[in-house]
Amino acid sequence: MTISTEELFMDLDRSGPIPLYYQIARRMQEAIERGDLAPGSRIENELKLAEHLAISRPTIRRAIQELVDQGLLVRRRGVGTQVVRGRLTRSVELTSLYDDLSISNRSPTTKVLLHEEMRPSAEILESLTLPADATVLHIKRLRFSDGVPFALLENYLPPEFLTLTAEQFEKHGLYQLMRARGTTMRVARQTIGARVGTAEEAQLFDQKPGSPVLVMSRTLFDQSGHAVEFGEHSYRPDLYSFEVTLVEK
Amino acid sequence: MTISTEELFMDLDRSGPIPLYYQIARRMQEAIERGDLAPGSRIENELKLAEHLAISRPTIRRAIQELVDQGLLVRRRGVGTQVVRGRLTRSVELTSLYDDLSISNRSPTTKVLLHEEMRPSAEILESLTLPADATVLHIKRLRFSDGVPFALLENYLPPEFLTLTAEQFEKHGLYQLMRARGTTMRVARQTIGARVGTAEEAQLFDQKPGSPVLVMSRTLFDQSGHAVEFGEHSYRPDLYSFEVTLVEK
DNA sequence: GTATTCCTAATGATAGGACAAAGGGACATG
DNA sequence: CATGTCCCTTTGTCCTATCATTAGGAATAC
Repeated sequence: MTISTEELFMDLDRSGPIPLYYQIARRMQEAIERGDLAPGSRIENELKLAEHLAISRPTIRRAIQELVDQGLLVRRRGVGTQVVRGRLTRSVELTSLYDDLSISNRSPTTKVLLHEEMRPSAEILESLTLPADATVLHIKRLRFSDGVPFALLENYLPPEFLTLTAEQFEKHGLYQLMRARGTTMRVARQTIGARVGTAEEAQLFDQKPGSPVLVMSRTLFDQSGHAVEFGEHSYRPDLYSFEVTLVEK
Repeated sequence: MTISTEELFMDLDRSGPIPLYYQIARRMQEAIERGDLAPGSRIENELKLAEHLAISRPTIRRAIQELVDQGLLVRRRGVGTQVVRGRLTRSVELTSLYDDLSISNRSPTTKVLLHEEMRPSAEILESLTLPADATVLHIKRLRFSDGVPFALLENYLPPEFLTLTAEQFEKHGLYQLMRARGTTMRVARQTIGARVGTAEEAQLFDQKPGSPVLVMSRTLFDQSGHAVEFGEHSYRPDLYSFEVTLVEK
């Protein structure tokens, strides 16, 4: 029943900057994804795990909690902790589309269709919590995967990003540029829906007029709670979809 | 700068079954939603909060973490914890559509279009991790909000739910029925996309043929990691959308 | 035999302490 | 005046410890 975990968790780096609970969580995650921890199998109980790894129970609990939050493990009081049975899917995280594609070796490219300063609408002002006389950067980009256009990205950025150039947006993802300027993203609120594509979208996506598009609008907040992006994106639905993992608390 | 928190957190129930951290988290959430904790304001530091509430730091930390996970607060080491600036939106949680609508007083009704035992396709068998000779319950429901049809719900349930009747599905949501039978939902994996609606969908949703639909497919797992539902849902996109809150770890 | 009660094993909640790391401002120094 | 250094504040990590609650099986009573 209980699988051997001894070898898997040796060589924890206790001096480096990476937290112990994080090191353990990553190793368990890899073990599950490799199949070393079979779906449905129970993992050792928390006290024994703590003893074997020579760490405290709160630390191993925190590591386990990470994987529970990812939907890889399920805990039951009085019983134990089990690996969820079922295929693995990577869930939506706070990474950009560009990062996602780069990771899966899809060679994303970007064409900037519009790059202007503007006085935004009241709705966008409110989303970004800016004063009424503020100027924002308005950009519109077409994103390609292996040369095929599949996403139209329209974004509004607060004044501190006015200096970003069209050339930079051709070469880098928005989040890369934000990170490079010291902005740390923390929270994003997204709404996902669908509608009939506009004439522009149909033409750009090489689809018939009246074809559906998947749409997502997002407000992104940085580490101090300020809104740093408002975006309205549309996707060719046969080439893109969202994955979400939900965990009951 | 720092707001008064004293009055807000009196009368904690230390003997009842509701955890302290949860009571505190709820009160802070209500305070934020009421506006008593203004967007952008810093809350008291953890040590002082713990002292004022006469609880330990781990407990107040856990309460704060709840709200960070909900995207209501942001923490920064060396600085403090702040309320996120920006409108509030309720995020997707592991509740059913029926529950969502009930809560918002929308009087959902359901019409069962199909209710049959069947031998599922290989894809569904794999999603539910069932043996090849298993029989499942296949249901197809049309969901109305205030009399307007807006969602077509097709579900496949493992053998233990074969006894659920069409009448039950007319009166109750799927998750209500599952809960009543002792099943506790824990993890759901969803894919959200869009496509052209089928002829059936166009007719049921009272839309023109070729209109777009928002689609969601979901596999749901219970507390022991078993798959207990596979569903493919489609929604009238002008009447329904998904909200997601993402938090950087 | 069946139902109830009890026990055990496991996770859940809470406490309290110690030290580390990072942000930001004050201060000193070039 | 600009730049670097130190220090204080605050959250991050990790520890030990204790009791509560639950699930499930074992033992018991009827």
